[in-house]
Amino acid sequence: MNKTNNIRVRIAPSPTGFFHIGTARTALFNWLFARKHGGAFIVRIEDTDRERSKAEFEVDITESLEWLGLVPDEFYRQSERTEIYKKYLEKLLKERKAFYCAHSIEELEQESERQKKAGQVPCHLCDDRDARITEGIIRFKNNETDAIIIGDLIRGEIRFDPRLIGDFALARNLEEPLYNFANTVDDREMDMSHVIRGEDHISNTPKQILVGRALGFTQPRWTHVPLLLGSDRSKLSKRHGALAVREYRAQGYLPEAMLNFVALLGWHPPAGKRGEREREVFSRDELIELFSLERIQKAGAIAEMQKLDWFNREYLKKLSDKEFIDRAAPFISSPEGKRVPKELLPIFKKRITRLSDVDQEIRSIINLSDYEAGVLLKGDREGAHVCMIIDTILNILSRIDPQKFSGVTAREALDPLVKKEGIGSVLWPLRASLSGKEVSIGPFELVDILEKDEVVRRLIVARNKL
RNA sequence: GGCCCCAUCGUCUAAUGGUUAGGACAACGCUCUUUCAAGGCGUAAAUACGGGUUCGAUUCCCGUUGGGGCCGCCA
Repeated sequence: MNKTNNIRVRIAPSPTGFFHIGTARTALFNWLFARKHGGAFIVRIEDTDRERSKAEFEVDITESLEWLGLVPDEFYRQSERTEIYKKYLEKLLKERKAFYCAHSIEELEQESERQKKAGQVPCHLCDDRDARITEGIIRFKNNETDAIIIGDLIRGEIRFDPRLIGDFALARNLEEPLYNFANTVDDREMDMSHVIRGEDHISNTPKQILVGRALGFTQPRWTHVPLLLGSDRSKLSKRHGALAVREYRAQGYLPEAMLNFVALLGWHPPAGKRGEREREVFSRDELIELFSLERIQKAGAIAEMQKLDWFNREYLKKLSDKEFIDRAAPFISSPEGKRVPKELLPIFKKRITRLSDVDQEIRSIINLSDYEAGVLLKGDREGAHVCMIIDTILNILSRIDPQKFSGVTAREALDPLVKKEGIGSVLWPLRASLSGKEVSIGPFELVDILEKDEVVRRLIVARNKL
């Protein structure tokens, strides 16, 4: 397909764990950049480590991306490209830019220990580099002495001393390439214009530049985005709690909320007018419109999940009742939840953080747990009076035909009493009796969910507490 | 330890030499209200420190301190 320009970007996840929010953000930045410039967004599964790569994780990556709406234009798997790597490996070997190293892992570990003790960077300058053996692993013959300069689009020039890198590993053998090599080959083969990846890769970049030079590749533009951090400011990892996108999906976070949340972690659109409330809720299209690499932050960002909760509530509130029902219904799993007509679900729309909260709420309404009489008397209510009110409510509601019993008919029937006693004096005891809680959905919404017999039963229970 | 990166409210950030240093989340308060939530209004809260440059530094330079990342036959 002909593109109007040659912007091509990718994410290169390894299927060794579930797709997590850090990867989601890197994916989003790449995707936004591609969409903004009419370029291509590519997903490349880096599964060269056969031991640790699992099909299950690859499925999770593709499903999570699809859920977020970050659908790739092209998709590759490194395990299917062995011949390509082999070709380049043979070329490097033939040109003596790479060599076989027969040192054992134990030998290398000892060397590394020695170097660390001597206060040096552990790096292996191999004495096999000109030995012309054909056993062991394949290493890059690093003869570079001039500083390697990364022209990073966010950080400017970053300089590395290549003598500190040593003869780094390229492949276990001709059939088993390693990260720095396979990654470099693919970025060229797939014609990547930019490499937008996490800051934790900065120290890999000089190695990849070296490989690229040896192979005569043109370099992509490097862009290292800051890391997502846990609350202790260290790189986000499992010990910081839920990370996998699938977990948030399962709890009923909306993909648009998730996207909006991660977009604003380390990136921000240009300032609005001074003094004006600055908007933070942006649609996908708005993000594409506003996005630019230059506005990505340099410092790492702590992923504070309270903000995600807020975004989710915002997006939930914006849903129409019909959309809300469609989205919430799959999260209704309990028998209690299934008894409630779907049309009533929007009652919870402005009260929940995640879609899975609806089921929880319904269960706690239907399974009334015991409560203190104080709940009925909150706000200096007089016991005898509340008791009288409940009796009166009981009387009025009992007379409603069970067939016609609903929030609407209950409201009509109680209207005279409400007018006489005041809204709070009637509705608080009613609501508290039906929910057993100080905080709940409204009294007539409760009436809608509960059968007449149950409403009557709960009112009697309440009265007997007083 | 070596190399590299970074530094504005608790958190995410705005302000690219001139602002009463702005907004959002969270917190707290008030208001609305039958409660809670939602909504509205408001309060508290930051330029890490020290030197320069400049008429003037959040902003530019240097240093210090602090934090982080990487140092694999993982990616």
